[in-house]
Amino acid sequence: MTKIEGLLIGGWRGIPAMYNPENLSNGILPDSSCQFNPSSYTGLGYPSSFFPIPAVKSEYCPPDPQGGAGGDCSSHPKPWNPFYVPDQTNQLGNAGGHQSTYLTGNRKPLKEEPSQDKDCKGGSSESKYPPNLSPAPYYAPPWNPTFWPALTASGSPASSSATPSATFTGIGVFPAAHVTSCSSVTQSSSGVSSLASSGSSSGAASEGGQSSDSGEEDVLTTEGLGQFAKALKHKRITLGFTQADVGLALGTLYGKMFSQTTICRFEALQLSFKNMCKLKPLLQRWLDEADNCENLPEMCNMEKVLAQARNRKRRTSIENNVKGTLEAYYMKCSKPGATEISQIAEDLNLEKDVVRVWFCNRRQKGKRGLLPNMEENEGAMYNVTPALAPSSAAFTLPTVMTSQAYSTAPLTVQPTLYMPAFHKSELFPPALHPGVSMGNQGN
DNA sequence: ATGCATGAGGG
DNA sequence: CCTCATGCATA
Repeated sequence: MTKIEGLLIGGWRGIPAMYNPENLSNGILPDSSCQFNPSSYTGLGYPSSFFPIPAVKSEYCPPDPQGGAGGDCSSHPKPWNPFYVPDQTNQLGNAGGHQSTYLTGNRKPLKEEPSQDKDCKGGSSESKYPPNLSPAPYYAPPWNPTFWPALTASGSPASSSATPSATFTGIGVFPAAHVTSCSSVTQSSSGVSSLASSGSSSGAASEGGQSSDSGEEDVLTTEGLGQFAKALKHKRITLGFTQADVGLALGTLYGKMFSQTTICRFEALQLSFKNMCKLKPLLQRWLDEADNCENLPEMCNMEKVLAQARNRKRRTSIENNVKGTLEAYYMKCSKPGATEISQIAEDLNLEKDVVRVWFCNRRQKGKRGLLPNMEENEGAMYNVTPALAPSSAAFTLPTVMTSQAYSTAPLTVQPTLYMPAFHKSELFPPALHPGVSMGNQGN
């Protein structure tokens, strides 16, 4: 009985009125305390194992996941913040259940087409990436998180109300739309592609080419963005705002709000270059505002926006060992076809869709430079035991022990290391180590 | 800070 | 179905 309740409340489908659309404020960060305790991981063998997967053992020692990251939350500067709006959240906890995926599959038709195999199939797991990657000349390879170059907060060009559009040099975003009014910021994710114009073709992303690089951060280069990100973070923290606050403020300023997640990723440079460029002007504006009128508490106080109380599927939490297995599959083929996905799903007792999404996200993550890419040298990094490498079967996993690949598997190589090599398009070069020093706001 | 999910846009 | 931008929920 209770279960049912739980499902209704926390579930993703039956939350009629219960679901408080204001959960938006949810992003305001409940407290983001740093109680991240990795030691709670417990991977247990999953039921059936279709493949000869020696069930990754789950007893690897709790590494220090991202240690630094969570760790440095020690200092919580919040308290003194004068503008801070305590208005936060009232999230009704999600009901009980967790862990296992919900069931029901009527979310999507999920057509069962045997579709042709895409990249990997048969034995050749060629995971060549689509030629989609335009030889984008921009962004320099090494993403050096150097300390901030002072950057007198507010890179704004003198005019506090400068139109952000003036900020970039070659971006197609906000063509002439400028931003006088809030709400026309619609993202035209397409036009942005041209932002490479100022492209710093290789190494030192620098001068845009034409009007020369007057400023030192007018140009949207990785460097410039990196500095900007730091400046932003600094300012934000100084003023005592959380990432969520900033996201809300953007909503007030532009009518387009962002979540804490996005702001966080921006600061951590974990967005694609294109995306970073798109968001920069908005945040620039915020910086300016913050500089001028030091009290923009109202901005953050912004009323919740009608949340699209659409039912969201409850987040599936994949056990670590299963994750490891998926990772292993990924190593063999980053782009499994429908059939493969089905099989993997069956084997792991996961929903086909969950598996599909996992792969999508995995690919996306891989592109962010967070992981050693594997586009062509699959698995290499993961130290797959050389002894077993069937590769004959479409998906026979080696004894990869990637249980939780991102932490501290018994591997020699830490997949979390950033490779200097990030090739193609608009992705960011290896960002900072996730757990390096990204104190949320506690920093 | 990050894992899983959604949805728009493109084939 | 994929990529990509984004966000809820969670560790």
